[in-house]
Order: sequence, then structure tokens, then C-alpha cells
Amino acid sequence: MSFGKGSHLHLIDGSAFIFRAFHALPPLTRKSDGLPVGAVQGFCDMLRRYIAKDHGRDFPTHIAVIFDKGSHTFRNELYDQYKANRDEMPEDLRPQIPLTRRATEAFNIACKEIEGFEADDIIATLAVQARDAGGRVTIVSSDKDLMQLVGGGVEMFDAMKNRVIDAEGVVEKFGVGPERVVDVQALAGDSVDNVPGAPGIGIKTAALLINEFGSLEELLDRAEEVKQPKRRETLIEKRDQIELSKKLVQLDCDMDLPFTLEDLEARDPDPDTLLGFLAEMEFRSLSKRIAEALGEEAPVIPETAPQAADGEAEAEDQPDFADATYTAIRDADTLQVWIDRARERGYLAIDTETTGLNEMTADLVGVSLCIEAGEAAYLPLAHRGAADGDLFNSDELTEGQMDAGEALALLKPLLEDPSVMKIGQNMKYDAKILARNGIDIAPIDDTMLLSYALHGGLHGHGMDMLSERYLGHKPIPIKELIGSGKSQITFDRVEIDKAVRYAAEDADITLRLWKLLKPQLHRHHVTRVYERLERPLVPVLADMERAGIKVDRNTLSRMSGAFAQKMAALEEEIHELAGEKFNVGSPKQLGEILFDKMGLEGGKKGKTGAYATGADVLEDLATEHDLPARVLDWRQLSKLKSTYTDALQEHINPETGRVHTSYSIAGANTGRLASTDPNLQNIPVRSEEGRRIREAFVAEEGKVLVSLDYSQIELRILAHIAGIDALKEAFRDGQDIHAATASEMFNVPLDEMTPEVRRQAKAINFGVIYGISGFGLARNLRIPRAEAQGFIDRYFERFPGIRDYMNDTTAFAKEHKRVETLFGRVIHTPEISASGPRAGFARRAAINAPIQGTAADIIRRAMVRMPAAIADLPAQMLLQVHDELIFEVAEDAVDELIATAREVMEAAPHPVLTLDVPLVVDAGQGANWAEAH
DNA sequence: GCTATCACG
DNA sequence: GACGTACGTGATAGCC
Repeated sequence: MSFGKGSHLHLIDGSAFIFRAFHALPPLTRKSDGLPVGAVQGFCDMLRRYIAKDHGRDFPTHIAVIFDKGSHTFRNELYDQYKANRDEMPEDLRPQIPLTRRATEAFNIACKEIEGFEADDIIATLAVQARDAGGRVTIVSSDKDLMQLVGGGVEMFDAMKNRVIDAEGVVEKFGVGPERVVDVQALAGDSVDNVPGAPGIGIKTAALLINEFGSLEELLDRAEEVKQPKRRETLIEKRDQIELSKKLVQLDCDMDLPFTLEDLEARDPDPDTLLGFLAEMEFRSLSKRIAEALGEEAPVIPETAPQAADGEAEAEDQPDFADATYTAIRDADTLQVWIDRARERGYLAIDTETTGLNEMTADLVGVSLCIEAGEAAYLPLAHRGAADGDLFNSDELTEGQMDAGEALALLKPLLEDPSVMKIGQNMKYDAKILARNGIDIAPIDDTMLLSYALHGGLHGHGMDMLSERYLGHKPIPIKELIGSGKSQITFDRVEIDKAVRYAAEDADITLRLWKLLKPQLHRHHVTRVYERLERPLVPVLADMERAGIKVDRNTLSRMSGAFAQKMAALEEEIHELAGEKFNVGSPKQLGEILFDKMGLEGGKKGKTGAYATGADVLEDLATEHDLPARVLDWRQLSKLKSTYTDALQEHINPETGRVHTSYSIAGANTGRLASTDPNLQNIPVRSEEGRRIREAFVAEEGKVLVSLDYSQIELRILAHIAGIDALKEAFRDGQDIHAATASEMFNVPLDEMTPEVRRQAKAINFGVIYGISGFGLARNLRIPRAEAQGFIDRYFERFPGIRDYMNDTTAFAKEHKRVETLFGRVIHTPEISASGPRAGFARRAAINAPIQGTAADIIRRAMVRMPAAIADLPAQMLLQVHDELIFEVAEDAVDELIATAREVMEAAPHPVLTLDVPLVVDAGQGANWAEAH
């Protein structure tokens, strides 16, 4: 087919794509030999869209992947420093480049490269040819150089972000249309490609100048007319350099190509070739998906034994999931066989199925067991007739199930047998369910926590994810059994045969993951982290969650009513001030009222096109007008009512009268816990009105709530890690640390300290923990940026150790792609070498992680030791809020509890670590949490 | 399902 | 000089 009107050419910038994929995606290696293939997989996944034909009207008639070839191009002849500051290609990316070419060929897509030419120029030439022939062009790339080409039927597509870039997008980026992009680039230069441009002029200024003068040539000829002296001089003095820059950034649209557009016609891939290549790469789920799209059988990829040499997994050969045998256990004899086998083996994987996700209300429906990969059994205990079946019989237990009591009585000795390891995925869930059935499961291993200790920061730790990633197997989605949304059924309504396949598979997967991950602990030096900080927390948290905390419904309900009244009054007032009724809770409507209708200054639209109406914006507006101030009040009440006084009531368990949160151990990257359903780690405290919600959290009659919290633990850890003598001394002397910092920084004696100066020092102290920036501090303190930067400079001058810590930590993260806490917890930082704003995020996260993570480790150690320490006291640990533990204790044992728990908390780093600063724990007590805190 | 907002340490 | 920024979370409401 000849190329012309109606044709649509897709040009994929291959080199740029794999560079970005390499940095954006996790470092996947081929299991059999450790060959890095993450970028290749990302590339193939992108090409998969062409197989799936889910492009709609944009499906290409012609397509090619274009690569760079050779490092020396005509631009180096013009300027020997062109791209001279490029980093070496990462070691792990190098071997993936030829593989990417092979991938392109396997997809039967034209693969083009020309020695001595950049992909950009080939793409430019092809795009112009295609456009001139009357066709459409989509350039799959986000390289800003290619933005010159946009318009007249040419658009760009950012495959990583799944976003089309058209002429409008170009204007957004460069401030000028595509035809003037070169001019702006020539002025602004490009640090990545080492294009010099005009010193002192960035994209913003360049766009301004080009828009004013019409073109670069015009600007340079009339440079005398530029008003700003500095700019004028630069433009005149650096004219040659600017003109050279233009030549460097200008794409060559007129290359002699040894092929034609017709050669790029889209062709269907040969399934054997393509699937063969994917199998060779060992892309399990990808080859399955592509096989499905092609209507072919997925290739069988053997579960090869990874080579020990590469230091990664060394799981024994595990059988194919397709060959697995999953059976039902329907009688005591069969169950006994499984129990005996588990005893003999010394371990088993186990998974419980229940009627819901809430362990406090869900009922046990069945238990699955696995001792050998590929061989698992499901023990159904409480399956009932289908919900839509005969009403009369629907609650009857289905035939062929063991009596639950009998089965659990047989299982109990095994599950409590100290010589048999029980393996689960997220064992806290199963432990709680079993505890409610009288079984104290121990000892345990948890594949979720293995993954967390090994790979925290790299990816999530849910079973579906781990299975796809490490076993190349997509588990049966639970939705296939129970549906979703309104028509969702509970697991006890699932047919037993279906339940067997699903439940047994989960136990099978868990066992396989355990065999794969457990041996890696040692090699990654996280055995102690897993054994001391992750695993022992499971029973401790299970106990706390089961205990719950008593919440007084009447208190909440009264507050809800009061809030509702106040809100209604405020709402009326707001509508009056606005002159019309609108939904105060809608940021979109509020923005339009404030900035469009009322014409207030300072309206800024975010990326969605809506005005920002956050608290900081409204606070600024509140000086000008009453309405924003009322909205702030309304928002506060609305938050308190919906999230706390209303929602908390729903969480009171009718059986216990208490609220039972659930802590996720592997949720936060730094090692912190996260509290969900409900979140009891963000109960209001900072505002007077909000703090009253804590009055609803109460102790039982005759008991008291006690709260113990670490004082300034993160700053103490910073002082220790960064070795800041002045801070250490201040902590040893028990000084007010923020006042001490202020005194040191501003040379103000402590007894002359003003609250304002102290406040600023406090903001800086916190900023340091977060990876301070002038911008962030300025915003926080609402002071000019230059002033904030001045504070930071002075701070670093007085505490040079902190700057060293930040630099050292960043350098360590860049080298190792991870940081560590003082207790050896590893937090991976894959984004640390990213470019653009993401690099800043990653850097600050890397600076923060060892500090926040060490604090998290310390309180984890305290929590693990706490139950034994207070075993003889009539006390129970209920909640953790990052640096605070809340207990419920009999009135007459309060003092003893405080003394004991404080000792455990203050000594938590021992014996592994002795901090250079003391840990101080403050205590409070009362009938409710507001009093105790 | 995404975004904005706001509650906590 | 320019870019876009404080770290870590979870719940709710609005909106497509």
C-alpha cells in the first residue's frame, strides 16, 4: 500500500524509550541467568498495544522503531562538546539495547537506524515526508527536541505517561508554537545535551523574547532594543554561541534515507517468532497476554533454577501451575493424612477463607494447606447453598464438608506445634481469624513480610503482585468467584469446586514464594530485620487489634449534631456572601465563585484546569474577604463530622463496643505502620475543636488510658546519625531543642528567646528531617524564598554535619539504589537517579527514610518486647501512633505500667545500638485519650 | 478511578 | 538561571 491520505505513520523513538523505561521500571532480571531485561519488558509491553489493536482510530497503517546509532554525529563536527557531559550508559542497560532491536523484529515492526545519525533526525525526515504525502503521524516519544515537528497532522505520544502532546502541549512546554521551538531551545540551551544557548536565559525568558520579536533572527538583529541590560549584552556577545546552538537543536528533516515510507507498512507478527522471543526473555505474563491477543496458546516457560552465581533466588525447580493438583478435604481421615505429612515435613503453607475482609466480623469458611509446590488442598467448613437458590434451603450447609469443630480440633495441635512452621501471606489476618476460633497459630513465616524486608520501596507486597512478579503466574482473581459491586457474594456462597481451585492455589503460591524469598534474607543482610522487626510484630499487632479501644457512641453522636448545626449556619452565611447557592464542598464550584464571580486575585489553576482552593490559598484570601474564612471553618467542621464523628460510629463493633483498627506492617516504605479501617493514627489533636473527638476514646470502667510518647525522637536520631555535637549536648542537657537551635543560629541567648524566633528554628529543624529546600521552608514560614534560603545557609554553617549527612546519604543512595536505617532496614530508592522533579522527590525521601525508618524500628522493638514486659500487669497495649503507644490499664496499676513501659521504650535500641543522645518518653493518663495525651 | 483536600506523626 | 519541591501516611467528597 502506498503512503498517502488516510495513512497513519507511527514512529517510535526506541533509544529514548528504553532509557526512560530503564529508569522508570523496577530492575527486573531474567530468572534463569540474571540478565537484566526490565527495559526490554517495558518496551515489549508498549508494543503490545499494537498487537491488542486497542488504538481505535489511531491504529497505524505504517510503523517503525527508530534507534540512535554511533556516538559521533554531524553535531559533534559543529561542536565537540555536544552531549559531552552524558553519563556512561548504565551497566545494566547496555545488554538490553540489542535485545530491544530483536524485540522490534520479533514484533515484525520495521527497525531502522543509520550510522552517524540520531534517531531524532530520521524521525524528523520521515515525519516530514509522511506529512507532505498527506498522511498523519504519531511520534511515540516525549523528547522535547521532537516537539519541533508537531502540527499539520503530526502529534506526539508519551507512552510512559499515556498522554498525547499536540501543538497546545508544545505551547505549554515552550511558551511558543512548534515552529518557534527551535528558537527557544537555541536561547535556553539544554544541559542534558550540553547545548550552551544564551547564559542566563531559560525557557521562560526565551519564550518571552521570541514572542516579542517574532523569531530568533529578528531578535539577534535587533538585540539593541532589549531593555534589560544583562540580557541585551548576552544576546550581543553570545550571538555566535546562540546561532551554533540553533544548528545543534535543529532537526535534520531532509536526510537521504535508504528506505521509503512504503517499507514501513504495518505487518502482523509471526506468532511463533514473537512468542518464541518472549519465552526466551522469560516474560511469563506478557507472553500470556500477547498469546491471548493473537489467539494462540501461551508458550510454556520452564521454571528454571536461577543460577546461584548472580546472587539472586535459588528456588528449586517448581512445577508448572498448569500441572498442579488441588483437592478438597472432606473427611477426617484425609485431613489426618495432610496433618501427618506437615508434621513430617516441618512446615506448611496455610490460608484461611472467610466471609469478609474485616477479621473482627468475618467468619471462617475454609482452610487451605500446601506442603509441596503444585499440590494443595482446601478444607471447606462452612459453605452454604447459593444465595439465589431455594430460599428454604439456602442457609443449609452444603453436603460433603467436615464438621468445623471436629476439623479445627484436629488442626489446632498442628497449628500450635512449635516444631512446625506455618507459612502464610499476611499472616496477621489468618492469625486473627484463627484466634477467634481458639487457635494460637505459631510459629509463623509471612511471605508478605519477607518481600517487605527484602524489597521495601521497590514494589508492593500483595500476593497477586508477588506471584506475577516472582512466579510469572497470575492467580485467579477473587472477583471471578464472588463478583464485585452490588452483586458481590460472600465466600461461603461459592461452590466448593470453584473454591478449591482458588483457595488451594493461594496456599500453593504462598509456599512457592516462601521457598523463593526466604533464602534471600541472608544474602541481602536483612535476616535480623525480618526476624526482629517484622515477623514478631504479627502476634503483637493481632492482639492489639483484637483488643480494640472503647469508643463512646453518644459523645460522637452529640458532636455530630453540633457540627451539623454549625455547618448549616455557616453554609447559609457563605451562600449569602456569594450571592448564590452552591455546593461548598465542591472545590471546583468554590473556585469559580471566588475567582470568576467575585474576581478575587491570586486564582491559580492546577493541571486539571480547576482553581486551587487549599487551606493555604483560602488563608491568604481571608485577609481580603469574609467568605474564604467561613469556608475554612466549614471545611474543618465537615472534615471532623464526616471522617470522625460520623464514620467512627460505623466502626464500633456491635459485639465488643470497641473500635478495632487494622495495622498494615508492610504498607509504608520507611518501616512505619499504617492504620486503616479506621485510621486511628490521624485522630485530630492540633485544633481545640478537633481534639475533643479524643474525648470519645475512653477506658473501661475502673481502667485508665495511658499514653507514652517519644519526645523529639526523629531529631534525636538525626543528631546521632549526623553526629551534631551541639544538638547532642542540648538533648543531654534536656534543653528545649528548638530554642537551642535558634540560639545557636541567631546568636540569641536562651533567656532572650522570642516565640517567633523559636518558631522559625522549629520549622527548620523539621525541614531538615524532610530534606529541606528553600522553597519548602519559605512556604511553610510564609517568608520570602531568599530569606528562607538565608536561614538554611546559616543553619548549614552552624551545623555542617547535617549538610554532610544529606550529601553522604544522597551519594550512598545513588551508588546502592537504597538507604538503610541504623537497624539495617533496607529502603530501596529506585528513583534516585531519575531526572527532572522526580529526582528531587527521591533525594528528599532518601534523606528522610533513615531517620523516619530508624524511629519506626525503635518503636517496633519496644512493641515486640512490650507484651512480655507487662504480662503480669492488668494492662493491654491498644494503639500505636508512630511515636506514641496507648495502653488501657487498671487504675491501681497505672504507675507501675508507666514505669515498666517507659523503661522498655527508652531502652528499645539496646543492645544493638546505643544512641549518643538519651531517648526520653513522656507519659500521660486519663479517663479518655484527650486527657491521656 | 482520579483529584483535591485535610487529618495525623 | 530554571524547574518544581518540604517526609510519611489514609479517608472522604466531588466529579468524570
